[in-house]
Amino acid sequence: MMKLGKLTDYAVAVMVQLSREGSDAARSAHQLADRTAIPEPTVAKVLKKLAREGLVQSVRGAAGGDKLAHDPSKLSICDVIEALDGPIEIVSCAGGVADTCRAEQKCPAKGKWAPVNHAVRAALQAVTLVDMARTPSCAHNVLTKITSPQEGDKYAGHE
Amino acid sequence: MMKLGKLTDYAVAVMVQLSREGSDAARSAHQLADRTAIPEPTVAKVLKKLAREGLVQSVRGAAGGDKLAHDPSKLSICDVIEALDGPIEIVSCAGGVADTCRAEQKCPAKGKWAPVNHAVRAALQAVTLVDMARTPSCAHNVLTKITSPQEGDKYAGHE
DNA sequence: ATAAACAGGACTCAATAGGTACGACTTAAG
DNA sequence: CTTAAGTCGTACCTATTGAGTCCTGTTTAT
Repeated sequence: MMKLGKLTDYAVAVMVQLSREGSDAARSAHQLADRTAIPEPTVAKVLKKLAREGLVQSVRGAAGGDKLAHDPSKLSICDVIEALDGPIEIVSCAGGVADTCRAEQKCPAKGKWAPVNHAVRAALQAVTLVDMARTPSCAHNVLTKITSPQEGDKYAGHE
Repeated sequence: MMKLGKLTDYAVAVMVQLSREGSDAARSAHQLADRTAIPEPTVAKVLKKLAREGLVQSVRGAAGGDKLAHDPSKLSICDVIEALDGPIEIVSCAGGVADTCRAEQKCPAKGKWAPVNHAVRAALQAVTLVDMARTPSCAHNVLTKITSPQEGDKYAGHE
């Protein structure tokens, strides 16, 4: 179903929220949950994973919380996604290393997925957190940014 | 985790195999299972779905089977993927219509996913079945085709 | 008439994601 | 120095989804 998990979606939302609030002070999970309308325990869980991957910096103790560890303009949503879901692999065989696929020997698509996988990653890496943090009306900016001209006519007829 | 199901992977493999064998005669599920090393019942299941979606044409009765319904050069892997998994939506909110997301009102990423989703689809639609059917050594052709130049420097530093 | 092959459905099993609760630690305030 | 508030970290449980199999019915060539 080509879908990333809800937790990953939440993670992006939290990161975007942190980008908006500024990274000077640490924000508590409670506060972020209130701002994003995501269940608080879930926010906490997401923050833990983000902290372990080094995307946010956690401050313990009273008045603690989490803040961005890096410049949001240098963080792509791909980074966030991979922090939670692991490396992006649209099929198991895309990595090319460990083909657990039982059909590996005769697979007609053998070795063909890697470039496709690469292209998907590229699309995700072209979007930064600040892109996502912009006001909704500016969404078309992102569209023109990540859509290559040569493919314009290709998907036009399909939807 | 951003991965498409095994059945979808199998479907692409079967379609690629059909592309190679030529669409003149119908191939049985048994035959295709043998050629691709995919379990026969699974191949049959995949073919049913593909037939219902109009991607393959089934011929009933003895000496029957399935054959491609369209020109493989006009079929993208996106078509195959969407036939099995439904429309590509990397997040539930991407469609924009029915936001079942409980955080919809305050979601910081509200409305930002659609263009990303679009870009991913574009990447998948740029690859046809004949691209996948080529010999492995020609894989780089696909790479240069679906990777837009302007993003080259962006993901270079990330991996 | 018989055998081969698809159509359609229901069913079981397994894996994974989602969500929750509890314990340990750190810091600020009194 | 003591107390208390608030957080991180770990572990566990539940629900959902997908993978895979099987069965019965229908169609068609031999």
